[in-house]
Amino acid sequence: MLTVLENLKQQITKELKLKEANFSYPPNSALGDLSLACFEIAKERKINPAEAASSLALKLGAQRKLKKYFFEIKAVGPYLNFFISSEYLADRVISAIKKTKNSYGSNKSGAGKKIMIEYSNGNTHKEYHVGHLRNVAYGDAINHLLNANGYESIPVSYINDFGIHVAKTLWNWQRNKKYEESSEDKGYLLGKCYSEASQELAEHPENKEKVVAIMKEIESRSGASYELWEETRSWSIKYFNSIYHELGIKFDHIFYENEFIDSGLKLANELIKSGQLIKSEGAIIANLEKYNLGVLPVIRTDGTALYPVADLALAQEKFKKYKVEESIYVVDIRQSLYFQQLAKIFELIGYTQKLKHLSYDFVTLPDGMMSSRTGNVITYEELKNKIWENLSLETKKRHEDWTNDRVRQVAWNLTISTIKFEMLKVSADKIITFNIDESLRFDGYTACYLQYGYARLKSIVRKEALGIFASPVNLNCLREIKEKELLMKLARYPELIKTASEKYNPSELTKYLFELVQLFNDYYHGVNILKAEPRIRRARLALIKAVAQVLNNGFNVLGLKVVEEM
RNA sequence: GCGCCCGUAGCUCAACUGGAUAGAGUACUUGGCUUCGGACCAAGGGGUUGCAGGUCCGAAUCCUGCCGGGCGCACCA
Repeated sequence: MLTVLENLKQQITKELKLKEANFSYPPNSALGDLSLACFEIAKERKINPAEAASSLALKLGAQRKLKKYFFEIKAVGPYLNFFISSEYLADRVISAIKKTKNSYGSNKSGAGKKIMIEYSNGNTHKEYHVGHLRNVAYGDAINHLLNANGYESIPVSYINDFGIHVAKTLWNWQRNKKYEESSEDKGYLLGKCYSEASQELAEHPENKEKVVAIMKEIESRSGASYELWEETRSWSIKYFNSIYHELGIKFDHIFYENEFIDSGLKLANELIKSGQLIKSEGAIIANLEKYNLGVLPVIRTDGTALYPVADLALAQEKFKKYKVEESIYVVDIRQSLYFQQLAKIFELIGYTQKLKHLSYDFVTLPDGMMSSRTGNVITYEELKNKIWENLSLETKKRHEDWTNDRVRQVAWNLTISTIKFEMLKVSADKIITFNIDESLRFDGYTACYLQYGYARLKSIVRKEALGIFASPVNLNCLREIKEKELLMKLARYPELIKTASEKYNPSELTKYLFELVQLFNDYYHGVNILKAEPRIRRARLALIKAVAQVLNNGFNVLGLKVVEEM
């Protein structure tokens, strides 16, 4: 089914007998609601754009068919501007939202297509920090966006549980009793242990031999170190799962690197036989120089696997077992060359499915790059607690009558939405310089601002005890300019879901929702809803319920949960 | 050396992918609760879009060259 605006655009295109029409929205509503720039048309007809616009305005103004939709059509310079009838708009938008509820804004453009999206690729035995948070928040929002556009999106995570970092951690864990004795979460402690191990090894490189010995033992899959690996690995995994639970993120499947080493080596050997991989300087590499992609080392001189080994096997499994058409990797931009190489290898092997690297820039701190080695990181734990403390205090201050439990619950929801929102509101190609004090703010362009608007809106709705949608509503009563602006905004939500997905850009949605709440707040201050006369009150309540529905839907796509009161 | 990304108001970011007067938040100044929730709203100042050329009816956006900042380029992931 067409959305209101799609329908209007189609009507105009048909009336003007255009093959293609590029519509836009005027910068302010006084100019019109919908606009058609006439530069192309003028070029074809060899007249100037303003002339084209005014002759088209004259032609369309006479069409009786369009009177139902537009109360005015006029040329403004080179633009042909349409003023949509409020009555028509209100009726179509509000009834569409009322009818489709949680699926308002969704479409079927990706129907029948299966996509796997991989994100939150953490390392066991390491810290989970704000960098990972940007990755999960972004990956999860894209996952929801794909679903909202009809794709069958399969969210997965790939955990590296088998690298040298594991051996470093185990080495330090064994020699240092303080970790064993600590009462803190063991999964969390491993991260600290790794960080301290790196610093220790940097100062005393002579210990590296011991670490290598531990690594060999793990790889042999027997012995004391292997057993300790199994045990500690499960702590990390449990810890990651608790984080995902807190963040409200669910993966369909989690892959582990150690499960793909053997099949990866097998695949690599086949590729050596077929000549896709070659020996060079003692190592096994993929030579991609003729594609301008340099060289990718795959197997070390000593015969042990490098990271592409497991990646190759995993990618193959995604295509063969899960039968996906596309495999998306949400990984930071530093690995873009690597993913180009990986995609090229798959193309050369003969796979036609797409392997897409969805990159984003990293999170740094005001005093430089985050680094586990120097200890310059903000961990998830640290960030969460700081924001949560702050928001608990603010909530308590405003609701002295609430139980501690209730305060905790609301503050917790606000904390998670703040963390995710801060990560999502900046476009993916910008470095986020993460300032922890900035993230504690709750006014302006923040999750709390949106949540507050929603809570206030719902508070009004609650005061009207009876279901408004049930009683007859005359939407003709919506005659305020601000009501028209709200309706236009709501009407545009479906196309926003589409473009945000096409561009893999959740920040468009955060911005849209912010603007929607801004409009509502403005409306709220200028117009009285509950104290209006009954006919008008019913119409206004129907409008703000529609706003609440769209906010709720947008929040869901971003992976956030609305709060009813705060 | 080669390649990729970024540079917009004091600060943090937008700008519908080449279109209308470059907009928000924050900070600063001022105003608004006998009013549906003030975690709110309104008003004000603040810009040579890093610099210089070019293409175009039209450039923050495209092309070229510089200048800044960041990141990758063979056994780390």
